[in-house]
Amino acid sequence: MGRAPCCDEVGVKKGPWTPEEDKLLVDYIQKNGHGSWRRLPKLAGLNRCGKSCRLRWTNYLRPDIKRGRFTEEEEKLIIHLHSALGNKWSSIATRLPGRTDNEIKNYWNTHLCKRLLSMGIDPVTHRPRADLGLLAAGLPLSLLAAAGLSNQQLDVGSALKLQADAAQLAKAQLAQTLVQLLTNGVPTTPNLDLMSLIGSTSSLGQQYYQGIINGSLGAQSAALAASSGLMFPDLQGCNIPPVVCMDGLSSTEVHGTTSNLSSGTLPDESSDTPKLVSASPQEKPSSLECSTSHDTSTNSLESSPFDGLEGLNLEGINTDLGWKDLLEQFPWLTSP
DNA sequence: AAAGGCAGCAACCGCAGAACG
DNA sequence: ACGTTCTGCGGTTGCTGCCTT
Repeated sequence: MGRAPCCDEVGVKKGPWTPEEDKLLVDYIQKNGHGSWRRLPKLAGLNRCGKSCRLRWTNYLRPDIKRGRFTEEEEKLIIHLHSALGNKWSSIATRLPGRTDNEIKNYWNTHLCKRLLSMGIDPVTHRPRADLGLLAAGLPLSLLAAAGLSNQQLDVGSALKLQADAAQLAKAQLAQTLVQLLTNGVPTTPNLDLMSLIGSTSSLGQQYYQGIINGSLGAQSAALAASSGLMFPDLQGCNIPPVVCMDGLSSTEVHGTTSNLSSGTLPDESSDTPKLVSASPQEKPSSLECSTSHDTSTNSLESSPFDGLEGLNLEGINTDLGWKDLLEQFPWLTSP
């Protein structure tokens, strides 16, 4: 059971690798293969532990490693995969040829995680952040102002803005949750998230919800979005990616939910990406500047809360199993 | 020009499970 | 069946270079 003692060895070099060490390692592996990592350093003439050699090879020296910046497609794929797999960096890496788990992990922690946070998305759950969406949306202004959120002092104006943002985020979360119901199938137990969410959203959000229930998604959602000033995505014709089915399996258990999607394909990059519900529409955050250019291909990350819409065609749902049917079949969805 | 702060990333650490004797 | 070794993985650290003051 015990730990490998290789890194406890005294006298082995640590720290950055020199070009000479790299050459020794590459030459040896190209001639002999790595074989036992434990024995490799001695055989290759390196004063390193085997673990260090393996890491250097797999993360840097391997000939099939793709170097350079992550492409937009890779970024989207990482976000999708992370939403389905969590911090399973090695699993994610197997779906990004030439990228290592370490590289993806670093990129996530240094870039993508911050970007999602700046967009008001929880990088763990990939949903609008609950601290804003569920707490602030339901709290009276006076409380928000008096308490300050996250140890920040808020004046009433800030609290007002925060509450407005929170309501929007909550509505976005509601829409996403509804989409997830369609994507993942209906759970056999009441969806507490959804119920609390419905309770926390404004009447407009509930109207939107009812609109979804009562009729076609596109027209009514657009009307509500227009009336609310929100950019709710037009769900019609959107494709929801098989987030939980990236491994090509159907009905894969992920995060406690089950997907019945059979498609194992990745999101169609050419399909229209739904627009994001901005956390603060009135002031375009500077943190998003990198993705607000006129290049429409760069808006994908802005759309992350609804990136999940890219892979599933909802048209059939409107005709075969509509929201009405869904809600009639599962009344707890609407009753508190 | 120098100092301090910050971001990015290579490398290390330690755990867990597989493989092996 | 059991103990030891090896490998893989995720989390974390710390070095380096760039940017700001």
